[in-house]
Amino acid sequence: MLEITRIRTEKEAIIEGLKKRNLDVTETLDQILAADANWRSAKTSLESISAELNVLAKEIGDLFKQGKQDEANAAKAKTADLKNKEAELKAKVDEYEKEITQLLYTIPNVPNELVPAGKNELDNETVFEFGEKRTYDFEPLAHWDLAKKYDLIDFELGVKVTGAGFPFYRGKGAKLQRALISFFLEEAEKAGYEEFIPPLMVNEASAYGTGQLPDKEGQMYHMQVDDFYMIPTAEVPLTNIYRDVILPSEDFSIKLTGYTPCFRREAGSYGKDVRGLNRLHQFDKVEIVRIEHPTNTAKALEEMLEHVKGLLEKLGLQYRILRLCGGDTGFASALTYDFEVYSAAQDKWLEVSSCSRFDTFQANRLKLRFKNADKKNQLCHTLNGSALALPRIVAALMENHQTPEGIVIPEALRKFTGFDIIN
RNA sequence: GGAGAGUUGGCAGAGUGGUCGAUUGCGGCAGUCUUGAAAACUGUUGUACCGAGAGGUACCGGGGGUUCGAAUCCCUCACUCUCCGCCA
Repeated sequence: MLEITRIRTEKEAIIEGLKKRNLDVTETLDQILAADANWRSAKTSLESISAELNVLAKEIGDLFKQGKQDEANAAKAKTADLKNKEAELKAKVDEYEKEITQLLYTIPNVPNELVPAGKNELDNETVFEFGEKRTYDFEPLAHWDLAKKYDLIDFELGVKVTGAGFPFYRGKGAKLQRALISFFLEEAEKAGYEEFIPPLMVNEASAYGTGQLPDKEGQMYHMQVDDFYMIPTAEVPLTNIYRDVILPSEDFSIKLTGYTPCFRREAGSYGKDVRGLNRLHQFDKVEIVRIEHPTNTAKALEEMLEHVKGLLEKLGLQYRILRLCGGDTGFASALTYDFEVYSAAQDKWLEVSSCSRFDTFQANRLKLRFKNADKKNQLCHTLNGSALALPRIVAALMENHQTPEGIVIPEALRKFTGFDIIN
């Protein structure tokens, strides 16, 4: 959520910036500013009436104490009118506040200067490429066929026990999964991230904190009886650790990581790229989260990109990095880089990581602040990225490392799998 | 699932209708003293909003109510803890 103070002072810049998302928020901002002006004037009147009433109440108390009952009762009569006015103004203030909040919820984050204008994924910029397309001297299989051939993943069993999008991993498939998680966590730890195992369900306040609510309500599984939400990513519990926190100084750089399963309803996306591991309702992911001083955000994002690059290179995967255009950048993000690995067997690029900076957008909702040099509370910046999402990595590993003899496990992973080939 | 007790400032913990944004202790910050440190002493120390400022308003788990006046009384919701039961 954008800060109202920012809208007051940087209206034009916000309008200009959001054009890159093909949005014209001029009207919305004008509505907000009008409501804000109304709010302030109502608020000022309300407060002066409250002040009057406070004075009167004190006087009445004193009169009673001095035993001047009559005078006290006379003074009481005077308050009635003021109390009516107070109630009236209070209602107005509440109404304006609600209006402002509603409108603020509709405005996405302002794209960073690096973000290109654009409508959809076709307008994303490729900023980095690594590796060569693999060639095969045999007919390569897609991962869903490999999964069956080597008994690694059972999709049908998942359908039986739960439903589509909830596969079973079995045998070496399960071990590979576990190995990747361990590998990613170990790399994150080496890079200075502290590991957490967070809750997999969160309360409503947390879902609001990172912005899943109110926009993406339908995308989360909701436990209605207890009013909990299954996490769609570890970002939610990890970032919410710092909800309502004021860091004591401006000397901080917080780096968190955690492995969790992620749960997504994926409502409305049936039929599109859903084959095999490409899109699941439950999948595993190691997430990295950072909380930074605003001056360090750009550097932090660079570090995250380097970290993810290292992971993919150690796994021997061909990949590219995209800088998302305005139209493709997530609601809360100011700048997002996607990592895609190339799947030769599917002849497709698969998204395996998304690294974003949110600047103050999340921190504002989270009320995550730090004391700056002037002893003032200032909003922190938050960032996060996948490092990495497992299913498509597994798909790419299987497809790209397949040989007639079996699927070769990359060197870096062998100490975690305990085997070097799946056959 | 049953029964009970709680929720107050960074923490601990007072406060049952007005002088309470809130006693006190600890912690934090600044200073005095000291070669330095500790101790001791003194002062200071929440958040948000409105206002150019002076200043004002709100916040004692959330919401509502009673009252001229609520941390304090009433209603309601949420959460936490303890005991019993069940259980990984």
